[in-house]
Amino acid sequence: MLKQTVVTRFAPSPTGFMHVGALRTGLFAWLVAKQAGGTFILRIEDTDKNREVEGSVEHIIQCVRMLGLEYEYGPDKPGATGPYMQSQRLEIYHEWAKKMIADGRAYADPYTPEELNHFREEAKAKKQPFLYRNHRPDNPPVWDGRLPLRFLSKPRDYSWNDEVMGDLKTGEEVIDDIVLIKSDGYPTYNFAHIVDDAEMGVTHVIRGQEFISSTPNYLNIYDALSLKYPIFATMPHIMNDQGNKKLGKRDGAKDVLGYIAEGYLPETMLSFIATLGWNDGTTQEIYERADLVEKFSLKRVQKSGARFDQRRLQWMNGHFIRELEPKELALRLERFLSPAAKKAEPIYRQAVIELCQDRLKSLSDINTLSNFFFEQPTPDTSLISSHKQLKKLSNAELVGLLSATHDSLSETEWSQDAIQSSLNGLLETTGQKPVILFSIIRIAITWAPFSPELDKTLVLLGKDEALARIAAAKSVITDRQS
RNA sequence: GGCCUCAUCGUCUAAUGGUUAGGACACCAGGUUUUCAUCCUGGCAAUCGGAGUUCGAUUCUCCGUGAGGUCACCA
Repeated sequence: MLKQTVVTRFAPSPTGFMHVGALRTGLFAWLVAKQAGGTFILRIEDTDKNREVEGSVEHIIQCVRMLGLEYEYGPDKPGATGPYMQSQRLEIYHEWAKKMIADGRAYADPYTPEELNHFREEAKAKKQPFLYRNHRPDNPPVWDGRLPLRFLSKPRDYSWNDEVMGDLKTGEEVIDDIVLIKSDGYPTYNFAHIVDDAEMGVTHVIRGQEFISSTPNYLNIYDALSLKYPIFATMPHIMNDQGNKKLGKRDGAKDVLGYIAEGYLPETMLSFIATLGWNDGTTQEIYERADLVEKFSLKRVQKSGARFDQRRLQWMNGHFIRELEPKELALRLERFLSPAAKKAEPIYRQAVIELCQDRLKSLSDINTLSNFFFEQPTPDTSLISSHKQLKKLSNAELVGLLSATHDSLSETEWSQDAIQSSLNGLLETTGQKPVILFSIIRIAITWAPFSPELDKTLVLLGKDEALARIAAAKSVITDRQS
């Protein structure tokens, strides 16, 4: 007996939005394939023309590549079991459908949508679930491709194993005559994915929780086609912040590209998404891709849904940013820099970037953190009036502190050590607490809510510029209304 | 309403038929003689409820409760 190769697939539909939960399913499918040395397929499930959004396929591919989930076969990577766009496989589905008709396991649905709706309303009124098979037509017409084609189910109970959920079972009451081919000629997901998985040799079907209740119907179809069941793995949903429903666009959820555009690193997204509902049983919190391939296991995927926690994402992003080599950081930051920063001397710019590295939670933070290095800051005296220590001081006192600072720094050699001791000397001559003296200097220099260390900032900014800013700040404060 | 699934700190989670129920994020306090951040130390904080099995249950069973999913010519 040959050892069966693992084949997994990620099968999103091109509806324009790559949800993190969907992508996580893709990631896990990729991991299962990679750790077994198997094959990973990207298959586009575009059987619903109405919901299709232009450009989605490219978007999906970008998202998948962004996380480094390379696939062996996909819409742009032809293979023997392709094509990998369902809309290009219509003849295949029709062949299978004809075989099912010949076997007496599929029939044309003669009802109008109105009639169907009526049945559905009836069931609802009786507070019963709707089952089409209660209305099976006695003599269905010959299927000419213009009517929906339905599966002739053989209701029975099922129990099956799910790699994540464990043993599952249902009674025969959930089995129904589901639609195989729609009246527009396209197959339903329900039919297409079974055909494709069989043709493509998919061994592990990894998908979201919403499919768990239709799985017995799929099992009934596998049986009708005498197909071997694949291994099932059902992923719990990722919930919104309140934890009360599936995460969606309305909760401010962005697709992965959106997060990356905001300055989250791909490696952050990978590690974050992977640990949303999975861990390896150790106290490890951060995973690189290679770690995941080595340590991932479907068996350790959580059964319950996890909430998407932005704060944890931020923390993790800060962690990955701090791990970046300075040169690499500069490269990643390029897209986010202001025009002024881009025009600056490369060596100066690099020094500023390195000074800011520890403080970045997101790449896009670079501007608020460093703009004052590249252009004149706009004075914002609310930084003083909202400062819990500084707001107690009068304008005269603040100006006095800045004057003393100006005097002392003008006579200081411009090195970090000299500036440091000059500043320390000021503590004694002014008799002020460090938090007051250094906060007002910092604000005068940067006019920013936060900024890198004061001594290093001064060194980098240069003596003339630093003194000029202190002088300018004095007149701003003099004019300020308390 | 039927059916299915799930349930440990606020959040993500670990653990076992016997532990002071562990870690991380967040939060709070202190330190690194300046902000913010990093880093370090400490703190707060959880087994949904009720029965049963057991010497012992967070863990096993049952019943509740709560939450999610599903009952489409959507996936």
